[in-house]
Amino acid sequence: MGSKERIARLKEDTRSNILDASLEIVKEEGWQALSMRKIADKIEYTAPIIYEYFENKEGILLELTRQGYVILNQEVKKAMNVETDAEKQLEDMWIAYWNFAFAHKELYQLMYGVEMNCCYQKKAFPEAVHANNLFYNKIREVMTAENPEEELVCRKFYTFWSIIHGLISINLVNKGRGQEMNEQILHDAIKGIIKYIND
Amino acid sequence: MGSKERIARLKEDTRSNILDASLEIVKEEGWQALSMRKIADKIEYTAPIIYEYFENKEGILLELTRQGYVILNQEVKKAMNVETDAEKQLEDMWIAYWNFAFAHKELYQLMYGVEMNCCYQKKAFPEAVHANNLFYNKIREVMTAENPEEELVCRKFYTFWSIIHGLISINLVNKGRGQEMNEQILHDAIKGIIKYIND
DNA sequence: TACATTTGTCTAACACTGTTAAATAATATA
DNA sequence: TATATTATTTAACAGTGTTAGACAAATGTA
Repeated sequence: MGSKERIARLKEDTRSNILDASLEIVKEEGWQALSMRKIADKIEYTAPIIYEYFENKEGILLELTRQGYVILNQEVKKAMNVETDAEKQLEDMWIAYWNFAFAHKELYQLMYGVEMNCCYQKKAFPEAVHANNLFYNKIREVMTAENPEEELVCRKFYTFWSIIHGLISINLVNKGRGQEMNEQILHDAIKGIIKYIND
Repeated sequence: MGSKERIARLKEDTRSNILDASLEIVKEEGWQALSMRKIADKIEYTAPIIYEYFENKEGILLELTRQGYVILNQEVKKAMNVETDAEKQLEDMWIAYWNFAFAHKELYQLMYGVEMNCCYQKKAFPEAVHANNLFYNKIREVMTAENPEEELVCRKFYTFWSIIHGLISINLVNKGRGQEMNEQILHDAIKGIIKYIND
């Protein structure tokens, strides 16, 4: 009867091994390289037994996503309990969020649908550079300083781009909150940053 | 001799057909459903001839990405030439960027690595909701109003989340500009929004 | 017109993918 | 030891991207 528990523990072990192996493969070769047979190889089994532990490949990804949120929660909670001032707490929490994203790139990717594979040179596209330059130049024009430092223009550009791209991404992935609120946020953000641009 | 050009025109036609068919499939079934054989079916050929027009599947995606940037450039440029005031121009340009993203969701996805397939319920994860609530509550706490309208708290939360997620995404996908500038932007943005939170 | 050459297109195959059913090996139960 | 149960594997299916070789159609050449 005690062996029942031992076996259950072993089963739990290989389940955990599957998840670990998956993440290891992804860290080494990226998400697109993750295959059932590769996972099986790593845990020294054949592919079909994975289906004893997970419904399918998506099941593995879902569990990894869940684990990602668990870690994120821990980190954010931990960061929240350092300072006492609420504003400082909020700042620390977002920084914890940021740090989580880079400490667990693969999980963040999975959780929020951020691909990072297929962009060998997309940046080398003259067309892509051109699009950026349009904004870049206009921002420089808006800045009141005669010759604003290039680094400052760059920062402003990325601030703009980040918030707008972020808002778009969240909406495309999460289907977002209705269009009215989005446009409200969008306009607020743009106006806010433009105001903020010369301080 | 004239037939040479006619044939070249025909070849250019099927090349364009391949791109159109691809985009059509993606709009109907999503990026993960795009396959060479499906494209071939749509243009009434067999798969191997596609390789006469594109090096491989990635080549098709690259060309579609390029086309995306061309359209984006047009839209932004058009938006830039409506008003005369530089600040208003900048605002219009970002709104054009926003509109492009939703008018050409599939292209935007491809250009900036935004997955939108595998999120059936990720939002239903209690763990995911929990992470959001931590921020949600803290923002409410920071807001000076006794009982800030829920809709306002929500907007602030999405503004925060957008800029930070956007900054992260851009860095994960584009490898970004060095870490120093990122942290500069991050801190600026967070402090700026916190300041902006009670106006 | 007759042959040769290039061009266009397809068939068949390879190595891979996720997934399932059936056969086998290992274990526990009687 | 014989039986029943569980663990694991083999074999297969349908799909993927991609390539080589066969075949047909059009072209150029004599």
